[in-house]
Amino acid sequence: MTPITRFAPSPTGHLHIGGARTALFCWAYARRYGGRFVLRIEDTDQARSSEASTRGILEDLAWLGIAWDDGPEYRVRGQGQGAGEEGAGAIGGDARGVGPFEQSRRLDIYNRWIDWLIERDLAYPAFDTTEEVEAKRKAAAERKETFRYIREASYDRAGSLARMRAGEMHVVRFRHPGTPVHVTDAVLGAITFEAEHTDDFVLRKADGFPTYHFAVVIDDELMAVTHILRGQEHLNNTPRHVALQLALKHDDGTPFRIPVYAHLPLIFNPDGSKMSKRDKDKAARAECKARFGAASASSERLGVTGLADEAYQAWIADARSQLPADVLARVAAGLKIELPEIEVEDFRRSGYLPEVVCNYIALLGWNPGMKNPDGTDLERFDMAFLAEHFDLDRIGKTNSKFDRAKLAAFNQDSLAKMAPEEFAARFRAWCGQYEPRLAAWEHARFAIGARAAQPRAQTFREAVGRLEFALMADDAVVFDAAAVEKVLKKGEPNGLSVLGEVATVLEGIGDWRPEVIEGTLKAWAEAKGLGMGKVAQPLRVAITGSTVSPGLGDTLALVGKQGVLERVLRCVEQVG
RNA sequence: GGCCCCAUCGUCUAGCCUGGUCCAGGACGCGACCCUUUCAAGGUCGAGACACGGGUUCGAAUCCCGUUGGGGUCACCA
Repeated sequence: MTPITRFAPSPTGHLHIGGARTALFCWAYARRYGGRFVLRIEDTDQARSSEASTRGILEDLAWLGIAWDDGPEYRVRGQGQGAGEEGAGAIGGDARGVGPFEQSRRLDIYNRWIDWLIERDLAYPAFDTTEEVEAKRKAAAERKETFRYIREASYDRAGSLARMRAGEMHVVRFRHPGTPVHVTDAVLGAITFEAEHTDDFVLRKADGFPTYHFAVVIDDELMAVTHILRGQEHLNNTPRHVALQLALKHDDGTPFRIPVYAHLPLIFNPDGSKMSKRDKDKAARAECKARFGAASASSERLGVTGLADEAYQAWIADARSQLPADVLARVAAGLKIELPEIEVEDFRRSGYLPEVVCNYIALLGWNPGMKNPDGTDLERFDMAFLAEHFDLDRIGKTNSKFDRAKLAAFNQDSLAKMAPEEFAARFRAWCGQYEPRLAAWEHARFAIGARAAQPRAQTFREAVGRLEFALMADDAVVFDAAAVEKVLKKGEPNGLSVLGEVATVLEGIGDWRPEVIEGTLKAWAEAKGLGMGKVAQPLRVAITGSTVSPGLGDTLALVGKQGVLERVLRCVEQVG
C-alpha cells in the first residue's frame, strides 16, 4: 500500500514552526515510501480564516522545500531558495481528482454525508442555543464534572427533523454509539478511550459549516489518506474521529478506513511555555515597559506610524493582546530589538537557511539513529536524506524545547561550509527581500562583503550586522571609549601615533583591493618592527569604532579609500 | 478536577522493544588551554543525566507496579 499523508492547516495566520515540522514529517513519509503528500486547507472557521493566510502558508512550505503533490496550486517563481527537490514550476494540483482542497468549497460533500447520517439516525439536529449549552456546561463544572452532551431518551426525532426542514436554526450532532474506542498509535502504542468520556459532538455548526472533526474524517476518507501524522494535542480527538469512521459507509457498503495515526510530540519554548505568536508581542511589550515604564508610555516615542496611542495603551495593558504583524515589526524596528522567531516567516526574515530549519526541526522528535564515520551521531542531513530514511518507528514520545542556539549553530555551520559564490548569491537574494541597503551594492563590493561576513555569521541578518560599519556614513562612526583607551592611548608606540603614520601609507595605495591593502600594511608593519596587532587594531577602531571587524583588508576595502582616510583623520582629531 | 500521554546531561538525543558489551555515547550550550591582526572558526581537554520508591532477576537506564513531576485535552476553534 503506498501511503498518502496530508497536512491540513487552518489559515488563521502564518505557518507555525511546529506545523512546519508536522508538514515536513508528512512530506518525508510520503517520499520515503513513494506515496503522495496532500495539502488541505481547513478553513471552516469563517471568522478566523483568510485567503492571505492561505497564500502565506503555501509560500512558507514552498520556501522550506516541502512540496505537496495534491493541493492548492502554487507557482514557484524564478530562482527558488527552497531546500527541497522542486526548484521551479508548479506545486500542487489535483492529479487524482480528489479536490477541491479548501474545505469551504466542499460544503455540498459534507452535507451529503450529514444527510446520510441523519437518515440512519446516526446523527440528529439539535436546537439548543449556545447559551443553553453553556449554562449546562457551567452547572456541570460547579459539580466538578465534565459536561457531556447526550441526546435524551425523550428526543422527538420526527418533530426535530420537521423543524430542521422548516429552516429552524440548529446544529447537527453525532449520535455517539457509546462503545469504547481502541487506537493503535504508531508512536504511542495502544490506547483505549472509554465510552463514558465521549459525547454527541457537533458535526455541522449553525452556520452550515462542518466542524473540524467531521470535515477531517470525510476528507481523509475521500482523499484516501492512509497515515495521519499530527501533533499530540489532537490525541484526544482521535476517538471521535474513529467513532465516525466506524459509523460511516459508502453506498456500496464499504466502510470508511481507519488510517494509521501517529501523534507527534509537541515543541515548546525553552521555558516550557507554548511557542505562540503572542511571544512576539510579549517580548516587544516587555521592552516597552522596561524602557518607558509600565503605564505612561506613548507610541510617539517609538516613532511608529499607524499605531494610535489608544491602541498602544490597550496593547501595553492587556498581556494577551496582539498588534497586527506589520505594526509589531515596526515597533521592534523602532525598539531595535529582535523578536523571537515563532513562525516560518520569522526564521526566513532572520536569515536562516530553509534546509537548516528543516534539518533542525526534524531533530525535534525524530532522529536517524545513525553514526558518522568518526563515531559521532549523525544529525546533519538534507531533505534527500529525510526522503530516504524517515520513518515512524524512530519518532520519539517526549516533548521538546526549541533550542535557538543549536539552530543558530547549525545555520552558521552551513553558511560557513557553503561555496563562496553560493553564499554570495543566496545572501544577495535574501538582502533583496530584507536588506535593500546591501542589495544596492555593486557586484564586486558585495562579493567582498559576502566573503567578509560568511565565516562569522550565524544568520544572514547577523551577516548584515557585521557589515554595518560599511553601511554607515563616514562621520557617523562612534569610537568606543574602552577600545579607544585600550588600543589608541596605551602602548609604547600608542595607537594614535601609529594611525598618523599609517594614514600616509594608506594614501599611497593606488590599487584599493583587499589583498593589496592587507599586503601593504603587513609589509609596512614588518618594516617598522611592529606586530600586525599594533597596526590592525588602531585601524579597526578608527574605521569601525570598535575592535571587532572582518579581516582588515576586507574592512578597509568595503569602506573605500576615501572613507578610510576620512575616518582615520576624524578619529585622530577627535581622540587626539 | 476527569480523561489521555510522557519521564536519560541545562537543551536535543543514542541506548530501552531483543536485560549483562553503559562506572551511559553524541550534538548544542558552558568552562579551560592552544592558535591568532580583532571577532568567529579550528584544535585539545573538562564539568554535566538514567526523577523517586518498590519489585522481577545472578544481573535493570533497559521488564512490572506505585509515587512524584511535566504536558495535552475537556467548544457550534482547528
